[in-house]
Amino acid sequence: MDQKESGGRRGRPRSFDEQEVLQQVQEAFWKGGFEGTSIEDLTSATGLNRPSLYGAFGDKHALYIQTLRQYREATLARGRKILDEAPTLRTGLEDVYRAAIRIYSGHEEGRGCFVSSTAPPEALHDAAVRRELAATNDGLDAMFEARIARAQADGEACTDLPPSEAARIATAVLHSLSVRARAGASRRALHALAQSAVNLIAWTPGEGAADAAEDA
Amino acid sequence: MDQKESGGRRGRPRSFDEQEVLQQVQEAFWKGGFEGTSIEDLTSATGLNRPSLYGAFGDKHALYIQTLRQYREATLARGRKILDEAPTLRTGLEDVYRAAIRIYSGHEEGRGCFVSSTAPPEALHDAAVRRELAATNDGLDAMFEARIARAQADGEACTDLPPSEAARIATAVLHSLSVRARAGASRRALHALAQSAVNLIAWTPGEGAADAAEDA
DNA sequence: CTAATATTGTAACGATGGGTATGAAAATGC
DNA sequence: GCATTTTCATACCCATCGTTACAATATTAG
Repeated sequence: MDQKESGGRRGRPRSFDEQEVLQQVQEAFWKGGFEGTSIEDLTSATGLNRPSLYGAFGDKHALYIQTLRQYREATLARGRKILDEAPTLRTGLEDVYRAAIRIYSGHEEGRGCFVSSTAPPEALHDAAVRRELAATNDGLDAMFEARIARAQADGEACTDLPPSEAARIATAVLHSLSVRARAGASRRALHALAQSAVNLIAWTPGEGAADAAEDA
Repeated sequence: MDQKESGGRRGRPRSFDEQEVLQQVQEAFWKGGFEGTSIEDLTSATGLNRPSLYGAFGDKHALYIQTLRQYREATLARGRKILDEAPTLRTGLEDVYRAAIRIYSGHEEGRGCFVSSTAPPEALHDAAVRRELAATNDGLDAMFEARIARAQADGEACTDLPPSEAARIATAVLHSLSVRARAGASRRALHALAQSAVNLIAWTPGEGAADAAEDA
């Protein structure tokens, strides 16, 4: 947290915390998208002026890429932690989806996922954004796959789809929760979708899936 | 197709077909998103000049809303037709996903779904766009639900989730195919996701889902 | 304290954004 | 043919866009 490292950098020090500013920038892009957010939006969101933003992070595009990366790393870390600490695949999925819905439905109207709500329009003509979007999807797939593989190895209740395939379904549900949240869907509707997905993936062979849905 | 109706409208007739122009406008928005597409992009995509566009369709926002509506109606009509004509739920889902992937992966890089790739960034601060996005999601849910309900009534192979819930999963897979296509995923990867989803939803109780996946 | 270095605030740059005024052109009604 | 009505083409309007000079300020090295 302290910028006085060995030697110390010469010249006037920055008057802001870069991580915090990046978070505020992400918030602004989250609301307006990349093209829909102007530099002035960013300056008023961060309290910084233009030269400070450019000096610390580069131009608007570089700034956006950095927020995409930061969001992915933070999101994957949180998701992995939730899944790892959950006693079963079922509760792990439930907890991940619950956390996602809380984020996607937060603030004014539904915000959805930062990456999948703002990156797609740019991804078609911007290879760097496309790579970030792909990396986020791949990361989510791998995150779910690891937990599903563990569940199958432990003999937990689980679909007999290969872990890689079931994981992609789990990610697909996140994609849909994001789009639906952005469309204004209620938290109740989002939770219902999530629970249906859990009942398909963390499926209990003996009992029917419909039974498992009742104790939600 | 002929504009000479009873009485005929006075004044100089339009030199373009409105449906065709709307299609070209949609193409432009599909590539660049709403904020990322300028009026000049639209004029060069349609061959019309600005006053003609404004006179026939209104401003940029109205134009975008109309393309969203047109896309939804065309997409739902095609999807319903495919599902209705399919002999089983399984083949119906496969055909719908195949058609979707062909559209989503078309042109240069993957374009994804027009609505879910371009509407989300605007939906947060634009109620009209949000309504269009929600209507598209609701339409897809209803489309799948009708076919799944019919399959269950006919005693077809099918998950025992309620049709409304299974339908939302089916729509979720479309959402994910769109995001992944936009991220540059291969057609092969998209087809694999679709097939996994079909194996979960149009599930054959006797055989395992893993078996059904092999003949893809 | 002095010199060197980095950040800050103000202001401006050229380019492009969405939207429109203004006539010329092309059709119909009498 | 003549008046009327609608569309088409050129050009323009002002606002905002992303980006950057420039000079003042604040800090460290010596």
